[in-house]
Amino acid sequence: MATIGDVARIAGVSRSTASYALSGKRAISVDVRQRVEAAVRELGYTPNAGARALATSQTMVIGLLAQFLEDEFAPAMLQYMLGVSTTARELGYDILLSTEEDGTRALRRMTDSRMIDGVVLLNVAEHDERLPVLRKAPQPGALVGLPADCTGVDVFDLDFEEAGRLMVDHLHRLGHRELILVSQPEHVVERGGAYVWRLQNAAREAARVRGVTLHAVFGSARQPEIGRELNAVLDAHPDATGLLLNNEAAAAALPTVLHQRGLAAPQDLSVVGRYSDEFARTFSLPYSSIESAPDRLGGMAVRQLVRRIEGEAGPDEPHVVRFVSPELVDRGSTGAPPAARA
Amino acid sequence: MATIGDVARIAGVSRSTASYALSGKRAISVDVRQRVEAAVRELGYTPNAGARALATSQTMVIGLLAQFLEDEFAPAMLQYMLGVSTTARELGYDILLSTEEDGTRALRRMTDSRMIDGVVLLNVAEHDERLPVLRKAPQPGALVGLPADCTGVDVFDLDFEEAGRLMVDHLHRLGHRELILVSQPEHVVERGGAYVWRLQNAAREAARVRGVTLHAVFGSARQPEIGRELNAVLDAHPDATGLLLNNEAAAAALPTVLHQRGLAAPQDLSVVGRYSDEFARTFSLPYSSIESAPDRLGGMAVRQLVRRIEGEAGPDEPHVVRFVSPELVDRGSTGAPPAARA
DNA sequence: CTCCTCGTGCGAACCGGTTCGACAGTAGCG
DNA sequence: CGCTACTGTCGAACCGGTTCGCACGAGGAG
Repeated sequence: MATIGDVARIAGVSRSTASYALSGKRAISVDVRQRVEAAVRELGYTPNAGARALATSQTMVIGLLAQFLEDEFAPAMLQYMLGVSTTARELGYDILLSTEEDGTRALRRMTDSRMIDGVVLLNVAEHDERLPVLRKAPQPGALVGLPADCTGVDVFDLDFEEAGRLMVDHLHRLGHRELILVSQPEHVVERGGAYVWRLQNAAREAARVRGVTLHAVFGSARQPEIGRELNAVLDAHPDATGLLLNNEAAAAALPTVLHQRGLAAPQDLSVVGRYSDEFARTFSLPYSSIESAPDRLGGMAVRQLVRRIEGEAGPDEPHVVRFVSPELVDRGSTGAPPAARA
Repeated sequence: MATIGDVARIAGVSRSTASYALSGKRAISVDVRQRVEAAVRELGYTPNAGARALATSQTMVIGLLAQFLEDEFAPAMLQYMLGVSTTARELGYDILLSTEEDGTRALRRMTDSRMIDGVVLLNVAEHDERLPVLRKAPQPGALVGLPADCTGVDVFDLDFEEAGRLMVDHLHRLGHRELILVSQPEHVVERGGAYVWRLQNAAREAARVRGVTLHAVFGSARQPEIGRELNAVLDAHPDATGLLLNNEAAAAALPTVLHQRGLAAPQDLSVVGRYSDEFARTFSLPYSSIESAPDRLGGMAVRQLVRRIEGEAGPDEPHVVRFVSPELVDRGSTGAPPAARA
């Protein structure tokens, strides 16, 4: 394999000159630059990443820590990964992926051995074990998901509180007075998935203020359990006219459930979910939803991370906690409650 | 950050001795080894990956080239990625992930710059553009998916021909004489997704031999198109008693379609899919299926790749082309055709 | 004509590991 | 007792880049 020494020899210059000719960090005569470039082409030279990393202490690699938990819906996580991956590439970075269960170990390995310039943590829990490790690391980190303590990291998340309010307000405005909210499994909450109760509490509060009855339940992340649970909760609250879903598996299961019950949205029941447009397309979900924007969030995290890595963010520029405003994508699954129609 | 020089100084030995004490590649006195180990603990020393890669020309990183194509079902790809990732980690390797559309560019970048010791290609097409690049690279490669030309690489794939035969034979044995096979989108075939017609041709041949009528159609990878298409093909062949699915999206859409038509499997229609058990659980698919074993295939590819990387495979041990035998997972969606029941 | 400056290129050091060859000291052996 | 063999350690070179400081020659200014 060709080294920069080979390039230099063929071009008839020293190694340092070849290096400068390629990096442009010092003035080089046109003649020499062209000879170096010709040599590069002739040899098919590509710099050795390890050597460059050693010399510059920059690897141009970003760590991506994803964890696929038993009780979460894997395809949803994929969206975030793709957002991170494509944005990273646009900015010239590669992705070192860890799907290890033990995220702290993976994080320590990547940071200590200097394989990466920075790291993106997905699916961050309220008291995430990985955060103390990340704070000790010399590399910057960006999170997707809101932890209790945001010091030392840049944080990006959907504004789940606003999302909860938006769902309730939207249906209230249409005339609904009794709603059901199906959240993620309780396990997710126990493990610190704060977004579940962030949305739920805000929805509850909005319902209280508007004088709307809200039945909030947890749902499984798997079928067929979630299908049964949806049936059960619909049985339990026959007067509810609106259904809010903060649970991808529930959204995916709902078409069948509604069909079984002979219900149509929005004629019999208004439905609002919380998932990405990509998700809706993949599963052909006909329900209006709060866009969860995983690709956008992943992209934002990477962009900010790269700013830190490359020092564009001033050394003591404060860390950001940025919430993406939820937007309701109207797919026509909400309308006036049945009573109002009659 | 601590270097091996710091470790050596604290332990009162030379750098080379410290290195040997840690690697165990030469005899070291107990006393010295313990002092070195103590120094490592004291400093929290971890070797610098770049430096080690430079010295040993081993990065302990495996490239993973996945491509998410518009007309393929993304969640299915995820399974392969996870299989590769977890097995790699078990063997001590990290994963450099590329989801770039231009796989050749990503591959060239990774191999030329020596970021990786080997590479796994997913979703390999019959005439995959990435293969010529891979063959020129100094690192070994393993494929998931069968190309026309397998020279120079290790190949792993499901035995789609056997899968096609198995599907047909299974239903023939139960008494079915008219079947429908829904494959992946024709785009996939045109792009070189040979597995589509490998299964289809084998199914056709098996049907011919058994005297079974087989209607083979292509289906979309998205809803709602695939739902409509399923309805259309069921309308077109009202006497068909068995449905074979080589299309994940079709499988995911089928419950709703059948429900709409008031059909039940296996009473009205016997159904056999081709997807992973994980996929079946995630979407609660009640259909018997040929297990596509993505995690297993990904794992096999990595294991063989690592054998090559570490030279356990003799330098001229021939490359393997290994087909995983399909197994039918019985979920009770097949039975005698309706006529036989009546 | 001399002195400075500027534009270019080179040599050497450095990043942080690994590994080869040499060597001192000790043990084993005849 | 002398020779060999072995054990344990060290120094130096090397992997392949980057970068700092310096030198050399030409051109411009005084």
